[in-house]
Amino acid sequence: MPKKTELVLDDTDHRLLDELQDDAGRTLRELGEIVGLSPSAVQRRVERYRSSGLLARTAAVLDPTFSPDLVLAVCLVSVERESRRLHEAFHRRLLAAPEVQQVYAVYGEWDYVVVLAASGMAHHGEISTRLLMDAPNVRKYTTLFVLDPIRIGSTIPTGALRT
Amino acid sequence: MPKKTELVLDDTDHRLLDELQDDAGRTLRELGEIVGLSPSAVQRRVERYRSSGLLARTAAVLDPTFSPDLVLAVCLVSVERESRRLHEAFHRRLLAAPEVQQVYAVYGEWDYVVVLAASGMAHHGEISTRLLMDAPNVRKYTTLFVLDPIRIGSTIPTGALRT
DNA sequence: TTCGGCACGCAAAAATATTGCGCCAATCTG
DNA sequence: CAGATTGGCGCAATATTTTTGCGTGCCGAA
Repeated sequence: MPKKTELVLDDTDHRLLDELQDDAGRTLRELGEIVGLSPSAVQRRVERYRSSGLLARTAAVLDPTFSPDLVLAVCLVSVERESRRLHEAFHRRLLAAPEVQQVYAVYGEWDYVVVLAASGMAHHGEISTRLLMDAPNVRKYTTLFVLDPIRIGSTIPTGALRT
Repeated sequence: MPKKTELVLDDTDHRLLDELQDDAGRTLRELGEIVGLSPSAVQRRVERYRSSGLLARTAAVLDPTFSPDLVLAVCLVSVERESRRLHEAFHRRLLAAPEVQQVYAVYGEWDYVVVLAASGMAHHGEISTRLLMDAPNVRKYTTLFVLDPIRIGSTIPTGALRT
């Protein structure tokens, strides 16, 4: 469902996407100087990423050290594998919560990896109860509390992109 | 080290930061309509976040489904707990690799959660061997391959921010 | 070789971001 | 308690950036 036009990415696109993932707050002129294009050419490329769905959105990244009460946790979740309907309901439930940073469906003993960000332990307890413990099809889960968020971010290696 | 001015955040700031984390690609006018401020007032607030360091940067978020060869994996790592020196060497080793998306030090049975992004299975094998198997103080690790990256991102709940 | 399509740069136009200014409310200060 | 000060606001002018129209040149296919 994302692919619209079969977009082809050249080397310049890769560099541009790398730069945008690193800092999307620059002007078209600055980006153009980096990759060797005019502002309008950069604009048209970026517009193509956007309309194709490759570029999903641009987001502000806050410094986590500004929230001393922040509680990060990695939850491993195992669910009843029966109903597709319940699966989707579980997805929606997770995605609706702003505290849910990441959700990965994984192979193996566990079914989901969920990263939660809460403000304070009480908050964490509340949302993990609501999202996981009270979920109808969650069989079991375990919580790994984060001691130190050594690195956060979600930069996709552009080499992996469809050329 | 982050605090420059002791910045105070009111309710409007929280809403604004939420919106910026969700989509920073909107105009000051649109943001102003959402939070009930004029464009210039919004601009001044955002500038305050920036100069204080709270707002670290704004980044483009790509849709991972556009890279068919992308192999995401969540690795749970247990290390020998002895030397601090080895710990730091392990950190450095991980942070130096661009394929390492996230690293969390966690409490409990496991010591680290590492999210890897590779282009292709061969690539994945290569980096997990280099980063984990060959590391001197890694005792054991297990790999959870990602079937579906349902949500990625790193949004901090604004309630956790220092007021 | 010629014809299209495509991406480019340039320049004009539209929109947005930035800044100066006066105003008001809340808070100090004497 | 009154006057002064500070901080944030909206408005409007200005500066900058984004967007779009247009002509050009470079391939690839006929």
